[in-house]
Amino acid sequence: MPELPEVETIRKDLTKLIVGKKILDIETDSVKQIKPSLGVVKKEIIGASIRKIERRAKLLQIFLSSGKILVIHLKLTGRLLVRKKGAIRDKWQHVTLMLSGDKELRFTDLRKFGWVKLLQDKKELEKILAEFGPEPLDDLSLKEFKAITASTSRAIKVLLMDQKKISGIGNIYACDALFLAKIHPGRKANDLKEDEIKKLFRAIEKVLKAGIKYRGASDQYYLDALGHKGSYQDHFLVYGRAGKKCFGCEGKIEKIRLGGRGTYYCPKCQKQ
DNA sequence: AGTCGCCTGGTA
DNA sequence: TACCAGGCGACT
Repeated sequence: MPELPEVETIRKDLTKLIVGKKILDIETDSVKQIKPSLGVVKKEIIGASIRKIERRAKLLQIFLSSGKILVIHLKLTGRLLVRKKGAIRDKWQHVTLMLSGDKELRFTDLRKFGWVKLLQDKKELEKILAEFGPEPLDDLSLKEFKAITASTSRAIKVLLMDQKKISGIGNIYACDALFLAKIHPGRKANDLKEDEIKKLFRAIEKVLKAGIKYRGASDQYYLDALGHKGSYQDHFLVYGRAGKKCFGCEGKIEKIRLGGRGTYYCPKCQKQ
């Protein structure tokens, strides 16, 4: 799913499309994805209106006029689609928020890993967000990034994807950032040299900004709030490019497994 | 650090 | 039929 650039794109879309709308009802055919329960959520959100929508890490937060907050995680295959009331049902549509102005916010999710959770107040939200590392495009300084890399001997790619250390980076942007910085994904984080850390820091910023600019990567399931694809997949540097020619040399991109995840890199440009 | 589970579907 | 999939928490 949705990594930082995809969730950020959806946040911007939803801000334009549904802020100010009133929640009229909620429906689901997948109760496990609604927390604490459909009954509680239904009782507490109906009648409230949507004040603002924010993102932190890969979490979307819908702030309601009642002070309650709906937090959504799309995991791998979740989508948030804004449709007109009565529009043909979307594939894998599992949660529907009926809104004023004849609109619906639909949460669709093939694999059903995603969830929608109602929080009582900001305090509860802060508690959850405190578990996440800094935002790479906001509050992460080079100095802090150095300290993070120095803190562990885990593979750098695994570290980049650890939401407790840095938030928002998933498999796609981790692979591409490491390629840009010419660092092998399996390198021990605390073995990286000063200039490599600096390059990686810039590379992360660059790939995430590119992801946002292209409105996300629609390699498989990702769509924005209007159901349109992003185009970062047309600019993948190494992700998903196994066997294809490297953009930096004459070699080919390889795929390995690291931390249980498919990992793409160029063995010539990114030496161990 | 690596594997499994949550789920469903696409592809080799 | 088996394996893989953008996440992540729980286990060993």
